[in-house]
Amino acid sequence: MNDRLPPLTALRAFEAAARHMSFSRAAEELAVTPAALSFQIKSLEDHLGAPVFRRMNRAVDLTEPGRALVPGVRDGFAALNAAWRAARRMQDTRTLTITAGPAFTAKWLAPRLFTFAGQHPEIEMRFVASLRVMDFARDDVDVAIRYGVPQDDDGHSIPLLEECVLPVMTRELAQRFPLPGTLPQAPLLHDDSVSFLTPRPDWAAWFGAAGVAGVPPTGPRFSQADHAIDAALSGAGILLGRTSLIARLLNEGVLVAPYGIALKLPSIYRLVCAAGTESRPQIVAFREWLFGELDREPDVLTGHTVIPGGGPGGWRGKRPG
Amino acid sequence: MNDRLPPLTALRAFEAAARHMSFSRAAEELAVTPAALSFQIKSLEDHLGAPVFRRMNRAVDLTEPGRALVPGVRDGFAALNAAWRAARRMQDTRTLTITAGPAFTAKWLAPRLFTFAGQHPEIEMRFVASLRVMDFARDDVDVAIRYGVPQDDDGHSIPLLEECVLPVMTRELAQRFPLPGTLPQAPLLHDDSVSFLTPRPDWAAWFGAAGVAGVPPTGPRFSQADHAIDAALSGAGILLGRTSLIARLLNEGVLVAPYGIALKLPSIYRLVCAAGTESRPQIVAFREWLFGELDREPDVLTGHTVIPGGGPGGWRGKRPG
DNA sequence: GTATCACTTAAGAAAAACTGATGCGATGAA
DNA sequence: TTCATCGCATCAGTTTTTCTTAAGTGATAC
Repeated sequence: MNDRLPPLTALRAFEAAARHMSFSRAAEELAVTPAALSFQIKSLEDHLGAPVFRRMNRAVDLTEPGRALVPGVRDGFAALNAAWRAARRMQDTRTLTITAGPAFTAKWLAPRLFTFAGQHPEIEMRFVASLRVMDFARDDVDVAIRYGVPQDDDGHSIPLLEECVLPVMTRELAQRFPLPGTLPQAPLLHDDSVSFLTPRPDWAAWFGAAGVAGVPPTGPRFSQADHAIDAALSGAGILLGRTSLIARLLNEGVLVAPYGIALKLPSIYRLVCAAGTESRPQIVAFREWLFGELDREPDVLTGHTVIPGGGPGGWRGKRPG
Repeated sequence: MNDRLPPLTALRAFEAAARHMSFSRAAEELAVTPAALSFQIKSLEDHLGAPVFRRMNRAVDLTEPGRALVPGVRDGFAALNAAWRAARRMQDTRTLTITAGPAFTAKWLAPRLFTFAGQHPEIEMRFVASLRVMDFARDDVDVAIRYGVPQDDDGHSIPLLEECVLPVMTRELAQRFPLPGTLPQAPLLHDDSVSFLTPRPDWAAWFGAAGVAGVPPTGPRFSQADHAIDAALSGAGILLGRTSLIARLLNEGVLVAPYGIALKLPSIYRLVCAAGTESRPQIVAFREWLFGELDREPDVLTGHTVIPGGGPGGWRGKRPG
């Protein structure tokens, strides 16, 4: 059996016709006359040896071979289109599409953006706030900031910063609850955004590491870290906050971390871009700006006890003697 | 930016050239002259606005846009090719490609095949013995026999038969070990092919369900069930065998199952085919033949106590009083 | 019963893809 | 060094494909 592909224009015509379920609309999309499209479908059917459409009076319907053809052809052209867009994007040095988690976008990127815009007015930035794993070839994204254990990447990956959690709060709350031992009576905020990690960096883990007795009381739970931080900023309670997201707020003094004990999380932030795109000008600019911002930010953990955890046993703090 | 695809012949030429890293070999593959291929690549580069190949003296090398283009274009044409082959296969009513696990192929399908060949001499069968999950659109397979919990299928799925395990052996061994209580002294064969199930249907589970005391001794372990069955057939030991694979041997009396206690596994065998292919003649023929064979086979578990297990607690048998 | 809609068909025109000859620069053997 | 060879580029002419225009079919809607 001759399994070489039929004329590719015929396949493309079929893809459009199957998507619209109409020859004329497909012809319109491809900017040809309906006659041309009809001819293309005919050509495809000649090559296949069977009809792919059943011609009804006012409509068309896929035959079984047609139905067998649709998914693969759709995927195939989707892949070609994505590859082409990716190659075109390589030409474009003026826009930069960044994806990061919603919390990192809101609490880290957004407040610092104006410095990047000032340094690189020629670069137009776009943001895709999503935790979904990105496929650079498919999702029209140039760089991704991702949190996790380094794993198989199809692209180029650079470690950015580590993550710790520690209790943070407004100054007012810090005065009411000056010592870790008073926390069981305090309003606690729960950030569930890192609850997928094992062991969970939650209040129970911190209490255990800090040697505070008593079961942590329940309190408001937030699925997204930026919302939990907003709650903490409003004075709603004490948050076991992620240092990456609150470093700026701590350095500005809007929030304080009075207890001096932090838990280090096992994963790190990384900057990822597609292989071969490391030297595109806007990616270079973004990478260097990122490192500059990270270097500029004073370390909020100076003077804190950082408990490296994340092993199977969780965090083990020194119990107060 | 105009992101419409370039001429598809140019993309195909690029795919071949990138695969061979040579224009002339790509031209040979596509059965055109090198001049034509050179022109196609040039056309692609005009559309993209940048070179995709760097012309070296005796060789070509991909540029960065070229590298960005390669994976998607390769995947795209692979998908189109697979779809086309699948559509062509729909035309073919004379061959039937079946995939099943190695053990099912060897111990269930192979011994029964001649009846199918007798009933349908016009159908040529091909076998792909693999446990890998199949993609009908990609793997040139018509039907799959799979063992597992019913899950998301892109195709059409029909339950075939359930699976139990029970101790089987040659007649000679059955005389030496007539009672379950004598098993701890017997040579035991271990079939690891179902050890991925939870709870594991192993000797420990069966001993527990049958109320036999004593830790099961170690013995030969087989990663594939058919090899374990071959060992049992040779009298090498007593096997906790899968009923689907040994029903024929039990009914023929080559093996015996003297103890009357079987564990039912949680998953079932299913017959799967791609959606829309259910009525292809060779698939109908195979399906009906399968059900006929299953109906013809006498139930080997008549008179046995079948312990439905597979819950979180495993199997719980009645302990002898 | 006529208008309309969606696809088909046919013939000529336009566009594309291809061929074969020729050219170029680098490699590698003599 | 010299020269043959290899792999790609280029060009003009030709073949093939693809498209358009225009006329046609049959079923549905009004």
